[in-house]
Amino acid sequence: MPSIDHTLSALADSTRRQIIAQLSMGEQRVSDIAEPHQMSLNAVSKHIKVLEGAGLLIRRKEGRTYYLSFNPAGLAPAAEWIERTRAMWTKRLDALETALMADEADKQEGERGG
Amino acid sequence: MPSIDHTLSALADSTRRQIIAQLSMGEQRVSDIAEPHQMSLNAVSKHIKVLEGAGLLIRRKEGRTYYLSFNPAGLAPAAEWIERTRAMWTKRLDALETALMADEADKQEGERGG
DNA sequence: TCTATATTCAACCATATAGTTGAATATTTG
DNA sequence: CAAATATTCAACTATATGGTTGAATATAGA
Repeated sequence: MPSIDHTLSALADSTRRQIIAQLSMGEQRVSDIAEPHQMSLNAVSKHIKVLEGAGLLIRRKEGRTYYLSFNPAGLAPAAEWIERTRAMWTKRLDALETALMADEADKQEGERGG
Repeated sequence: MPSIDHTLSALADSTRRQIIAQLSMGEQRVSDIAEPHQMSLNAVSKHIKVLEGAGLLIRRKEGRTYYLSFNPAGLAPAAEWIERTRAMWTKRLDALETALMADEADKQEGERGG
């Protein structure tokens, strides 16, 4: 199971994000994926391996050609971390707001009280 | 404005994600952040700069001490990319399902037609 | 079987990253 | 003003990363 470190560092490269975008239209061969990129086939092959290692791509072999497809489940670790972090923060902000409102109420109470 | 490359590579490090978690309780000084980590203050200071450069942390100076706080808005680029990619995929799967249902309908039609 | 195709593997190079230590800067305190 | 504190800056090292080229492997086709 790939770690969140793997997932996020795999995504932290624009070539690799482009590759994922390319695969939105369906599976492609290594050389099809490489074609629009301004780098060697080998370089793209390495990027593919990184994505695969992160669980973001699935590889299928047919004869001498490899077909790659995107594995949306691979995004889960990253998506979950981000959502968890956002949620944590939302909670904090809510608590802060509650506290502020309580302060405000106290203040009003105080003002009313003299 | 920090790029998605910055955001994702900043998050792709467990020390930095821990720092963000530490800040969920509120702002902290550089040395407070560094304390639980098994590395030099300088190393942590560098990680903080990376997070700051990615727009994930906000720095406030008070006298000789710097207070860091988490900036949840900094997660947006990463969160958006992931959501966009997931959405794209969902759309593709929906289209596929629709196509399969159409095929199924055609087949039934064919069978009925003899 | 010989040749072409699709791809990986291996070695290498340049640059980036994560860590170190030591010195410099800014501010507070005695 | 001198000393302590909080932090950054600078220089260095080791390792990781992204790229290259050339050779190896596996399969398809003449």
